[in-house]
Amino acid sequence: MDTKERILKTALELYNSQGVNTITSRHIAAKMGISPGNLHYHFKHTDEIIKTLYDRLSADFDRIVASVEALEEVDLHMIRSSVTTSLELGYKYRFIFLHFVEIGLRIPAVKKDYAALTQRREKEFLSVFEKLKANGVFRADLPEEVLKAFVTQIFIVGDFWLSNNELTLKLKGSKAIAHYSDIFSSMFYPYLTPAAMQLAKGNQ
Amino acid sequence: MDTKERILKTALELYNSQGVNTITSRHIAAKMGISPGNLHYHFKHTDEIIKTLYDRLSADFDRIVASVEALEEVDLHMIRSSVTTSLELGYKYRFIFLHFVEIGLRIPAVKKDYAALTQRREKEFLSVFEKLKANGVFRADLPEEVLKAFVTQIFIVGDFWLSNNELTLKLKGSKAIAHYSDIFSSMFYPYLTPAAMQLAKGNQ
DNA sequence: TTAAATTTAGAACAAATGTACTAATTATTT
DNA sequence: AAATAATTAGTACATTTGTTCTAAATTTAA
Repeated sequence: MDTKERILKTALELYNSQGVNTITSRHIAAKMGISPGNLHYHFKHTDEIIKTLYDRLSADFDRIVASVEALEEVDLHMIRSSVTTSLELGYKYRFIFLHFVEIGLRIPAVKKDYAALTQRREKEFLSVFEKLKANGVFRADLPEEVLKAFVTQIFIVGDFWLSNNELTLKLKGSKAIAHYSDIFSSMFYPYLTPAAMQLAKGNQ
Repeated sequence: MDTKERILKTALELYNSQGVNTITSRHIAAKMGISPGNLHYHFKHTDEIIKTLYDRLSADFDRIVASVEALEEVDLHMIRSSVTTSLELGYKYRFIFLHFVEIGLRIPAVKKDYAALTQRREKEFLSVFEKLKANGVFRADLPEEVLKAFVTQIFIVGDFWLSNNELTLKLKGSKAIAHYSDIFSSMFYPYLTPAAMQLAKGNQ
């Protein structure tokens, strides 16, 4: 593995475990056993490290969403499994979510990118919900406004479940993912038709 | 107003507008036109300023929750109005929510306090939900687990709607509060009985 | 094998930060 | 009015941080 890749790996580890504000370029270099000069040869500015990691997270998420969108039929199983995959990815890059606002302030490109992404995602989610309605999975008696609000809820919980965990339960790894997967699944429950509710109960 | 109070007021302003990481004790002193030495006479450590502001927020929230708990009958109106009051309070101290994880890391007392508070609040919310069930406002066919998950959702959205706003819409003041009040109200919608849903539609 | 390019170490710099210290000023008490 | 206490300004210090610079070492190309 080349130095650049090792820097990214070490930075991710340190940011995840100690936070983005306490870790400096010197810490990363020290942990790797290289000089600060060397680190700054590969990344002129420390923020470039963070930006690169954010871009990778973003690209990985795109792949997950694309795989759901490609499906003809969307059912609860698919949703549950892609929720878990998303949470796993989030956990891998958890420092970004734990310090989202700070990073957004520090690196405007991240904020811009995320704001644009949100708008795209909202449409994608609403169209998935329409499919679920058509398949008799989602209730048909909910106003458009309520579904839109549900999308925002999903975004907020999706972006900040890690912060909530950090401030309360402090679950680690797969335990955190399992717990918040359950919460995500429960979020959908009241939106289901009675038939879909029965199905969901069985699979829990 | 004495100097200590002016420090808190100025700090709140600066933290809210520029973030907790960019603002230092020197900035606060400069904005007030006092010396750094004077500021540190009143607050030996900068973190004491943040802790004091957090304590005030926490106390104000306690009063809101207590006023809801004191009610014999809880209905949707009351919920909506205390949601709005809560959001207004959150907006006033928004820097805390925008930097919750950082502040929790920097000031362990805040984290401890918040973790304990969450546990108390969970019980309080669940008992309010029971009242709503008894009054025919909430559906009775939802599993206990789903209601517990709903409480967590409310906490996450309640703590991070400001972060979501910062990263996406960037609404200011009453516009932000109005928008996220609607989202909060919509969150409750799928949990309502058909009768309560009718009522809610009318009042929107 | 020699020349050129890349990578690395280590020192150095300027700016910023939290906070301590000293002395002066102002307010309060006796 | 004198003495004491509280408040304030201003300076100073040690530490940290991002980054730059220089020179050495290593790798690659000719």
